[in-house]
Amino acid sequence: MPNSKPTPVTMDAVYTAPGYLFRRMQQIAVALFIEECKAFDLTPVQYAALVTISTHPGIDATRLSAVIAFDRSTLGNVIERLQAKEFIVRKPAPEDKRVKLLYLTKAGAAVLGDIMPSVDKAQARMLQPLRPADRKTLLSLLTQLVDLNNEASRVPLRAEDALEHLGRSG
Amino acid sequence: MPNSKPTPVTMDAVYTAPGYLFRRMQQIAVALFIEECKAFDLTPVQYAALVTISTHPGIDATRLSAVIAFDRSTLGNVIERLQAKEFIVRKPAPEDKRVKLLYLTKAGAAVLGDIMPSVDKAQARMLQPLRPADRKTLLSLLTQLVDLNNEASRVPLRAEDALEHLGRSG
DNA sequence: ATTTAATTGACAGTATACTGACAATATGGC
DNA sequence: GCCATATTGTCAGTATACTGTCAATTAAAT
Repeated sequence: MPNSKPTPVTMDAVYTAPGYLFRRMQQIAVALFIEECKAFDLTPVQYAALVTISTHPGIDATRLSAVIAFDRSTLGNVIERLQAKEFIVRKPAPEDKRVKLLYLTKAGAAVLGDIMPSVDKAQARMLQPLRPADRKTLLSLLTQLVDLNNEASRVPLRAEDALEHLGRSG
Repeated sequence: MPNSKPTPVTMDAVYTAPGYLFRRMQQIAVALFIEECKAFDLTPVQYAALVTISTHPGIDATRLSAVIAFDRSTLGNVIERLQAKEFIVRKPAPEDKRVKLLYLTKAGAAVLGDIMPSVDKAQARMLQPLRPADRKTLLSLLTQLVDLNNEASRVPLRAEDALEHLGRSG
């Protein structure tokens, strides 16, 4: 029986869509980060870049982009700002004239050490409203989902291991 | 015993942070939306605005911003683009010279009807990798978390009900 | 009624994101 | 060694986001 009434559009078409909910949570996450870390002149993206340069001294922009799964074009501007704040320096690679290698400055290492507790506080705050067991569940499912959808994003995450053996010859 | 070795910074400071995971999922969600809906000239934000104008004909920009929890400044540009594509029209409010009321055009209503299946497909795809029970759990926790953190975002969601009795006198 | 408050849409400035292109450089096949 | 190809950083163009400000207008206080 083709009882095909046209489905009326309701706000559920927005409110129950996972994409909408992920957008909202991302905005909430940024707001909490900025609030907790306002004493330090760092955005969430700049923080992630700084951590990665700290753990991978001498990384180049393209590899950095792969390790945190951020767009290469965007990262150019992020790097510029970190450099302007004198948290990092760029040195030309001796063996490849195209590449510029990234290193933390003393100020960059210092701000990274100082900001950590505030970052942790912000990350804790955004899950705080849930019961501890639910926090664990959500974090686990979210981690799985990001991993399983890795190839769906324009810039899939390529862990450090996957990059190492690429080296100069990948 | 103050065995205070300085904690070494690892990439876990990024990879396990919920804020980082929400950012990744948001980017994946947008990528899937754009891929599924590339036949229609609409972004996720424009889609949400269009749905809301459809269910609230004659809404103004400020209320629209509250109903979908998007920034009012940003929404100005979104509305301009929807208007340029002739999916909506703006009419001055008779009783308040500041306000411009928003309405769908025929083309806007048509594109909204046509795009729905593709939007649904994109929303389904981003949870697809999880088992059905886990999808339900994640969606439930995510919905709760967004709701419980509502006030933490700069533009908290104010549902239609909360706006109605504001009317001209809130 | 007049001063004061708040609201609305707009704008400028900064920071992500993504697309597509580009010159300089490096690598591979031959 | 030469040529096709790939990589790197950069840039222009578009689209969210947020901060702060502003003029026009409306509402509230008294």
